[in-house]
Amino acid sequence: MTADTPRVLTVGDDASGAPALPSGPFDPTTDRTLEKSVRRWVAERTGLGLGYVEQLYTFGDRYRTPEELAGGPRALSIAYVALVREARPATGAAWRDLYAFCPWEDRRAGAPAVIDAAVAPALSAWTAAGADGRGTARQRRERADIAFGLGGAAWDADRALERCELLYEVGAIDEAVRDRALRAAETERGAAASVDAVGHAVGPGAADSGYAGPTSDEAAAAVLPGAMALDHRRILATALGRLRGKIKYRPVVFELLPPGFTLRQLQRVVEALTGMPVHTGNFRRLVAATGLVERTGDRDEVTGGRPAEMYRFRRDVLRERRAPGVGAGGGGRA
Amino acid sequence: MTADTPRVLTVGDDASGAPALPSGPFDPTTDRTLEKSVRRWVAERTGLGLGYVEQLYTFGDRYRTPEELAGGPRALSIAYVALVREARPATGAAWRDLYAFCPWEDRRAGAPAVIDAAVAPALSAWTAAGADGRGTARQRRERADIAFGLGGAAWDADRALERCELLYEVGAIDEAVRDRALRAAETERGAAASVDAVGHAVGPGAADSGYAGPTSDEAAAAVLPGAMALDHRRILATALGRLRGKIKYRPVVFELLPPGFTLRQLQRVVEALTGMPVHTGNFRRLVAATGLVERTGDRDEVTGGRPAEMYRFRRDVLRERRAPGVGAGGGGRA
DNA sequence: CCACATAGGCTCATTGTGAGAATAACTACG
DNA sequence: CGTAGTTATTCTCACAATGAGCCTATGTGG
Repeated sequence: MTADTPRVLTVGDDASGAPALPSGPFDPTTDRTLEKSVRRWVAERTGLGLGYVEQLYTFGDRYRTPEELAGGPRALSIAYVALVREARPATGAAWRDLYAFCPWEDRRAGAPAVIDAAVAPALSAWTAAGADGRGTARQRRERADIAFGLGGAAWDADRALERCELLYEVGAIDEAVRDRALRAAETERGAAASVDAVGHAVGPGAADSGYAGPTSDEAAAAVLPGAMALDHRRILATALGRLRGKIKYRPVVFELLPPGFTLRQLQRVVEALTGMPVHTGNFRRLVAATGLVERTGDRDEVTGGRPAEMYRFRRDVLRERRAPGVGAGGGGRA
Repeated sequence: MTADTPRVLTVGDDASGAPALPSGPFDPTTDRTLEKSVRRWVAERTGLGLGYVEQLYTFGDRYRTPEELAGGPRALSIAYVALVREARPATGAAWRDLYAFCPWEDRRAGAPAVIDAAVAPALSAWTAAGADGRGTARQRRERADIAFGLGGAAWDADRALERCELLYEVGAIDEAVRDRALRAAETERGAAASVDAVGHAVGPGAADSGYAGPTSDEAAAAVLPGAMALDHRRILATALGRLRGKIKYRPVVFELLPPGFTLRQLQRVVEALTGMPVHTGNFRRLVAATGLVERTGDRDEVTGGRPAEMYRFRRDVLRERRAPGVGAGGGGRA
């Protein structure tokens, strides 16, 4: 977290020039648990000591890597999310604005321009392309509306993965185009026998609905940039959705704040993660009610107005009652 | 789900005589996604068609299997939870009462006897054994109270994994004893160099607190039976906790009910899964408010009293608004 | 002293939740 | 037929939680 922008640690661009999430092979001989392995690996490569670490998901779809497409081995990635305080990473790694990879997720100032400019048109085109007289168009419309809070539906911040997958399927983000090209090239070379899907796969919920990957006949008008290497944007979306859910019932935000902070800072971090504006008054009431923080007695060095009280996180709360989070109080025009 | 008892599919006892969860090797050549692989595998072995399937967790601690303890390879298990309607499994597999493996989780009729008879004493002994003048005893007491809702703390049904891990650490469940013996035997034979923990490992939240596994100097008075093969009881606890959390915000219970059901049946399933009694009036109000179900017009074949209205799950809800679950309304004497 | 900016509180209507009780529709038995 | 027993279904009521708007406090810079 830097000021108001959530950041994600990325490592040097891969062959195609896209940033990647830090990752590496798992060596079973070095660590007792997978989590310890993650901590050690990140510490060695980037010099960062991780605070909160949580297993995210294990990705194992076919053709996640170009190597496999060319006949190489299947890649399984056991992904973890971790939260760290701002720090300078080692060379080769860099903090990048999280929302640069998914601008549609940031609604702190209301629905972003990218929705009207690119997302909604792409979804509409896709919906229209599904007109087959058997209700496909209606189903597509419903799915798009729910995912993106269009047509009267409410925006659900936690559905970040669903949105990412939908945009991929629709062909509105650039890895859809990239993977289509890769797939075509490989098929031409006659390498893989049954290349039925590249990169992303059917998500939970879509179950057995026969996801087919992006198809060229439904090309979107404008394709959004921001692809990461392989399926890393999808992994990022998974992490974002998971954190947004977690923030509501576990005090994880504090991992992103310095030991002393103002309530305004806390609110900013919550807003940055959830991507939603928060009603200040209600937020303060909520935080006070949970007992998650206590005054330090210090005051913020002024930045224009009345000085703010400084607070610290009460670690005891982790042991007390069922530790609540600080996610509610969602107001705003979404 | 059979009548009021939640069941789990187990396969033939392993060498030590303990039941195991269905599992098998992952063959990367057969399926496009891990989930499809799970579905196919279960269908082939047990003849069951899975409904709801969700990736649970990837277990990768050292020494999860006796083979590794004897110098064999590290085992990684990518676990999935699935919900199916009652059905006869193929030979070799059997449905067993879920709560036979964790009786302390079933509080439908209030706190079960096993709490006072075995769990609480074991926790007290462990707490007392931590008296070192540096607050260890107090920390243990707090941890035990939170996990098991003792000493005025509220019972949190979702913390099933936390409880299972604590009981293992405390040495109150039999795989703790089993693993201790295994470990001792191996160490004696001088096989493994640094056998620091067998079976379970530190869970999320305990982070780097230096979990050390069960130690013989803190042997519990009574050891609870019900171990599954390897760390499968732990995996089961993970699944239970996950489902209990999910039930609150996704309509997953319906996977366990026949197409037509009464509200009482629905309530029973929810109670069975959450392990908590539910206030009937409030439950009905909640279910009605969510619009998850609709009347079929039929009535239940009577079983003693007034006939009940039959309902069906409204699948459209999955596409409408943010589909809520049916988990609230927890009343009862817990 | 004023305008401006940010922090911190207060109020109020509405909704949701927990708990208890009342009523309805049936069966079984005398 | 009447009454007890059993299960289903609905209502009420107090109280807590939530969403939204407004007001006050305390600083800065002219």
